[in-house]
Amino acid sequence: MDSYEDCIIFLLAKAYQRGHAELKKRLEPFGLTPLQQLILAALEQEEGPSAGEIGKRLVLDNATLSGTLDRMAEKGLIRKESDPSDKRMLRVRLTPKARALSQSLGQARQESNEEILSRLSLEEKLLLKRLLRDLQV
Amino acid sequence: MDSYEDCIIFLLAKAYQRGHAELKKRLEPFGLTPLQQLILAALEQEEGPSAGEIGKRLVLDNATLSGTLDRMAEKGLIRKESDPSDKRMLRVRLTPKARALSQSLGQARQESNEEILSRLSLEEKLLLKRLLRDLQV
DNA sequence: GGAGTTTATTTTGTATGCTAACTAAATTTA
DNA sequence: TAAATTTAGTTAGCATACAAAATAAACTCC
Repeated sequence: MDSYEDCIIFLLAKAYQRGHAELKKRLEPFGLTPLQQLILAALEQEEGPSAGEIGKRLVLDNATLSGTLDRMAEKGLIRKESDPSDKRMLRVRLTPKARALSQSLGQARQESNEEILSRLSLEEKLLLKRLLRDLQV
Repeated sequence: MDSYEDCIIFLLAKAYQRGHAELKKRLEPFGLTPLQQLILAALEQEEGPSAGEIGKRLVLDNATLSGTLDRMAEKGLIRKESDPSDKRMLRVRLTPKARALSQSLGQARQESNEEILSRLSLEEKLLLKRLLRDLQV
């Protein structure tokens, strides 16, 4: 029987933990969290998605999103509009404040990635990404 | 600028998320969570460690451990004894109930690992583990 | 066209995971 | 040895994450 040190889930947890902490630290000056940054990045690729669409794209529970979107709206990063044609749905839009942050946030993400991956060669980086994608679904 | 889909932290988060959910589901019948199972596994390798020693071994915050150990004690999986020679410290010990579960838990962990890694070849599995270990500090 | 069903989001409750502040005990040091 | 510092653990507070229940709006189907 493998010990927990060989458990892939343990290894994933610790690698994720490190990456998350690294990015969190770098995002702190901008006043948002890794998840919030991720949601902003998704909003840049899609105009006015509903909460459900964001959740599907980012593989996130609706319940998790609900609170996070509220916190982001409070900080003035997004606006939550009600869809006129289906009042059950939201339409989430970026504010100018969020757009102004976009560059800096992308850079923070990039830097964190480089920091995390610094010990790997280019081939290893690509391989790791491929393997992690293979774990999905 | 990379999009978030290429972000290694995002990929790690989603791979971890899937592994965690898989193991959680398999542990549910035994009434404990992935973290609690992990702590039990660590306790099998070390007799009566303090909370701090467990935290160091598992790379876990003391604050996180404190609540989790309480929940495990409530479920009768561990006992929290005070170290007589240093009353600041705990000595955490497995109960017979926890020892009786050990086999089944190890098997659940093993099965989850195989499920997660099922799409990878043997070489890829080993490579992935190596790469994930390289991401640690 | 209204009852029942489905869909989108929110709420509630539990479990991590972290920081910061706090308590208690041990150690250092002046 | 008394004061200052360090160490171990807990508590409080915030942010994920998910399941299950609740709400509200839209849709189905007779």
